[in-house]
Amino acid sequence: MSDTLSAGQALGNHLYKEVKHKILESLRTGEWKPGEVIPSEKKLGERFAVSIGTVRKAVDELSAENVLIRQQGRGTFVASHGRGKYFFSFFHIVRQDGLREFPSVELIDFARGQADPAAAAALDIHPGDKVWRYTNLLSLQDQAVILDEITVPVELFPRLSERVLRERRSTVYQLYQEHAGVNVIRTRERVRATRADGARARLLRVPVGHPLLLVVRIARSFKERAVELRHSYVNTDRHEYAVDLLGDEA
Amino acid sequence: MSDTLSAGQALGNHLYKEVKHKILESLRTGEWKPGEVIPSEKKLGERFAVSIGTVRKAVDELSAENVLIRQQGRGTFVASHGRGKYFFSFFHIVRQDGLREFPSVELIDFARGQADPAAAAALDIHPGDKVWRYTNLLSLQDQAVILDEITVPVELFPRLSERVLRERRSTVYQLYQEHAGVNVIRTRERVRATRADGARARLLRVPVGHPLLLVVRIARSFKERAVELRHSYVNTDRHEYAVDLLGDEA
DNA sequence: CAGTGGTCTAGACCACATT
DNA sequence: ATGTGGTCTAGACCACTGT
Repeated sequence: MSDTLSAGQALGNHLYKEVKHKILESLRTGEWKPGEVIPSEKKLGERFAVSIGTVRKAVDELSAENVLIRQQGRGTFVASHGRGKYFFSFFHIVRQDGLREFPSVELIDFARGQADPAAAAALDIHPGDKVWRYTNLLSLQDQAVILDEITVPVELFPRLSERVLRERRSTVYQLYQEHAGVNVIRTRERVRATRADGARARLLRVPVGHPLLLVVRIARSFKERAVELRHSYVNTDRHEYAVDLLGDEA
Repeated sequence: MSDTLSAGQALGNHLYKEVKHKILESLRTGEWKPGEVIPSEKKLGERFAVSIGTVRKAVDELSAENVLIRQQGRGTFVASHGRGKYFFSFFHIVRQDGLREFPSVELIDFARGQADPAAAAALDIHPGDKVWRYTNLLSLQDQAVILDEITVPVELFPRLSERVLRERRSTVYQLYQEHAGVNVIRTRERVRATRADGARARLLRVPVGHPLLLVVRIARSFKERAVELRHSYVNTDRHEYAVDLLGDEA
């Protein structure tokens, strides 16, 4: 059928919001996949029967939300994980002198289990639902710095396995994307100070009781579905958690 | 003289950026003060000799950066601290159940001193320059939760005093604004886990050695001048540090 | 070169707030 | 009723990217 909108411009609607939702729809159905170009703004305008300015406003927002990436002269692309500085939108640990480095990752543990009530609430699933639980140890300059304890619903990633996680060379969000078509674009994090217990102290090579940062992250796709629950234990002796607010251009 | 722009539209410039800078100029010179309305978009368009659309794009950015606040039907206002939810753009500690509360503040200490090298580097001043140092204890529901150790250049706040800090009823950023015309609009924060030492443990009523969150914040005005250096020690037994990334509307 | 996103215009109409 | 910001249009030209 036609994608043409209902011309409901005069109503309480916002045409560009409808356009935005149509675009998100096409992203969800997989018509345009991560890394691909979407049609030009002119063509989108024709398809949705709106002016280019309206398409631009919709794409403006999606681009501000990192769902789409514009490149002048080339086109507009569906955001994709793994490459370049986009990685650091989801990796906030920096060295205390400010240097940002890519971590090396070691899979410590992988298991299938059931969601406890807290995890279920965080992931919008039912207690007892099947989940994968796995643990990564992240090192920066050969120093173990971060312990990631990750929980994801089996339902979303039916084919996940220890092998897939071990053999990957990409980031896990890239893996989620390629493996299951799940595109993480938003996270919510809560940070506390805690103490290293025995097992975690051993892995991070700190004394038991050493202060650690605990970052609890919930990752979401297209601002709705909760995709991953992650507990990150961070040794902040030489690194820190960085937050820059309201930082655009000059 | 005229504010009219050089009509350099065809050049490598961006007209709306020039408009944006003109607006920032008027903010810096104090032509429009925090809390006041600025002229309507139509009038700004006439004044700068550009179309309304161009003014809108400039105001769009300033509004996204929290420098200006738009209110439909009323006008566009210069951002001002203290009121409403804007406060929480700069206050990231929430109760573990997610509730956001306003803290009550107690001034613990106030002194004049000299910037040590680290503080000087953070504040873009010279080591040895005069600074104010003061300490606030923030409580949520009658529980001491945050210890703020704050350093600001005397140069920026020549008339700051213990009395002014004690007698204020507003937030300190509101005070900076009213007292010295300094408008904080951007912060950068670095978070680490640490242990409570004797003095801080006593104030926060936790055992010595208790894990605390240490948040180091540098606050800036109009994205250039470093205004304040703040070390916040947070007891995260019942509260946590909240970060929401890429969260606009629905 | 053709095609893309980026900027700018001039005017229309809407939704909202104030008088 | 008036004035404000918010949305939408239709078309022009620019800057950049690829062929």
